[in-house]
Amino acid sequence: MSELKLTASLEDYLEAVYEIIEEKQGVRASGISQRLGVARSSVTEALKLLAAKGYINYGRYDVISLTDLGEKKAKAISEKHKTLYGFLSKILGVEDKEANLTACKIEHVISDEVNDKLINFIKQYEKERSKKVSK
Amino acid sequence: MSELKLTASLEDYLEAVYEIIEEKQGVRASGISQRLGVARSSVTEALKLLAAKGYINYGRYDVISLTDLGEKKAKAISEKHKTLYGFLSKILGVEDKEANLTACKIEHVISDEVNDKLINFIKQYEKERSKKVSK
DNA sequence: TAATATAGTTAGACTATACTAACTTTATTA
DNA sequence: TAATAAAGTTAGTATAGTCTAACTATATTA
Repeated sequence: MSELKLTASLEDYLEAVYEIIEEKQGVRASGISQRLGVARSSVTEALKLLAAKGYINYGRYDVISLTDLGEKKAKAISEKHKTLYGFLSKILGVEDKEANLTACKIEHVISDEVNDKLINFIKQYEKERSKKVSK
Repeated sequence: MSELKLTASLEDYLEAVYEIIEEKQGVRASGISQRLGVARSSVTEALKLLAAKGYINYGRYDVISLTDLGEKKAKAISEKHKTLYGFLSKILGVEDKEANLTACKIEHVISDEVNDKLINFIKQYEKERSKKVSK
């Protein structure tokens, strides 16, 4: 089963699978390839690994779907991305594209706990901010 | 000269060189090895690369020192680490050890610009915070 | 339905990083 | 100063990730 933990790279593939499923009906290797800007063969490799680790259902030339584990994990990564993007763009004022690129990298290196603390901080900060503006 | 840009891994080695020089008189491969928890042979490889890219002065069995470029770069990384650590621990309330580990990873993926914006945000935030407390 | 286009896979090469084991150089000390 | 210990290096192996080129399967359409 080749170790369950995911590398940053595999997390990117998993996230792409999740997001494309959200946007369209299903996922295809070519879509992942385009979204991530990598060769189709790299996608095949990544899908094999994700399947071996239990994150997706997948076999040669077959349909790709998320397992429960995969869905949970992908949601968690996607959440982190949103939190980070929001903080970077809305609070720090980082330009859109860079905020996105930066969030894409940080999302793989923060724990769930740090993400939760950041979410709470943002909520708190925006509450106080709105009070101040309206007074 | 093998490309000037540094990977996250090489940035870690460079940072270690810089910090050890700050703390003691000089650096030795063994000290870097201990600090980063990697084999001595890995340090040798990394030092060769850092020298080839112009960040350190170094030759076989010789003393290690930072070039101007290396010093500048190391300081920049170290700065980012401090900013991130401060934000994570003081503002988000992340526990010491995790704040440090997380900062160690994020420091390689944020631009100077994002770092500057974060520094300004922290200053601003702490100013307002102190006003509120003292009123 | 046969020809062709598209999608997907495999094989082989390459880069980066790190490891262990063996070897060399430098430093210490008996 | 010769023997030994410590530090540093090299060689060879392994893993992860990516690529290109060639091949196979599936889908489209004339």
